[in-house]
Amino acid sequence: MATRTRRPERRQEPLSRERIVSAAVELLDTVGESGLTFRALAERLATGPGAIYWHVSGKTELLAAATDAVVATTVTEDETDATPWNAIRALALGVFDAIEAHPWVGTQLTQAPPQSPMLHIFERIGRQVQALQVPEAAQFTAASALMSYILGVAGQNAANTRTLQPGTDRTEFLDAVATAWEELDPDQYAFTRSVAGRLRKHDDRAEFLAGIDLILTGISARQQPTA
Amino acid sequence: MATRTRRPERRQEPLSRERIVSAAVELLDTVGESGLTFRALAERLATGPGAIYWHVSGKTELLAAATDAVVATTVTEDETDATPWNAIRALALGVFDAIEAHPWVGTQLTQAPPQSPMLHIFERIGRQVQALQVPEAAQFTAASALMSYILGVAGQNAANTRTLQPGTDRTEFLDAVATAWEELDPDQYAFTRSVAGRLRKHDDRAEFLAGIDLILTGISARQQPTA
DNA sequence: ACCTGAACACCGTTCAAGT
DNA sequence: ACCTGAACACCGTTCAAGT
Repeated sequence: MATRTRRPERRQEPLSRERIVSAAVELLDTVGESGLTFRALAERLATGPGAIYWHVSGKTELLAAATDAVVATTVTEDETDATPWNAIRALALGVFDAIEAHPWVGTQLTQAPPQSPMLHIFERIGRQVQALQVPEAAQFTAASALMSYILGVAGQNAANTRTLQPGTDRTEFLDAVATAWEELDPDQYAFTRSVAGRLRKHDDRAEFLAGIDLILTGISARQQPTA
Repeated sequence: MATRTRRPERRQEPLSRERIVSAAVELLDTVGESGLTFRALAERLATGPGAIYWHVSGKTELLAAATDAVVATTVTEDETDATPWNAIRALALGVFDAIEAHPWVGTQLTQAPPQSPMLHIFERIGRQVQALQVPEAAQFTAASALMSYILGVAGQNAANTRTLQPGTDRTEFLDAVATAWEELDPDQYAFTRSVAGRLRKHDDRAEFLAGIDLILTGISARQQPTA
């Protein structure tokens, strides 16, 4: 009985919600949405699939928690000296960049009920809308429109990344789309063909911001009508 | 040998891509996204699951085809006498209504690559943007922003419907959300609390259109700067 | 209280075999 | 050419049994 077999070194810390969620994020980032499996996750945590259920109610909650974790690190403090316009741009860009780094977050945000992570962003957009002196009756519409736009771009970006072969890069992909557009029927797709070239020198971030600016212009114009 | 058993009457028409897709739409509408199963679909078509694969390459294609089928019926002809603003509103409302009638279409549109059904809508929005006299360099941004906004609302609507218990209705749901918002921490969620009441007398369609108008205002304001 | 891992019910997809 | 349905590989989730 002298030589008791030592425990495998692997089993360092006990399981915890925190460890599970961070392992899930890792899995999602490296193997993609389809790679997050209770079996794969259990293996990575050196345990059985059932163990995870003691800390997390199921896959839905796990995905929500992973999304929360990523969005939380992205949403930093407000720069108090920024103008409302720039604060909103910074907020929107934060979400945009988080999704570019973790495409599965885009899928998740557009599908999850508007609760949890996006509510915090809605609040901060709303405060800046107030700072823009938007009349109270129009504040909700303004903040909602900005949110919907951000989520729309988020979803499309995530979809694009999902379509993308892991090998090919962004510009190659845009080039392929542009070529496909240029080969469309000239009668049915006159407009699409006319803007196809623009795709080739396309900057996702800049385009996203231009859309934000468009909405902000609309919000401001409402207060001081042109005509 | 006189009494040969007759074939069951069920087996009317032969299988076809068309019949498969329309059965899939029916299943999605009645039982929801999780109800669309190759086994369930096969049973409804009085055949085995394998038969479907002869007409359709897999589930991804099946979902895309089902989405195409629904969107195609929604996109009617342009009313040629409408102003560009109204034409864009009508276009956007068409997508909005299709998703309200078939929530799974919202999920699908926001996740599918921007190809197929939305490309047609993009084209038609683009033509109206041209009709608005938007300078060529700004047309792509304008049409893209409108599309992203529409897809964003589509996704949120689909997510809300998915969250909704099949029993409860829309106003009950909004009331519950409003109550939840009003119970948030006043320091952290001052803005969200201040707009919660507005949710109670909230009209999804009107709010959606208000967002479209905001973007259109932004697009127009760019041409005749206020200052 | 927390972990283990076999077992259950259910997927999408394939494929040899039929007509 | 088109259909059949058993079989395969793989899920999420449960649960009796362990510590």
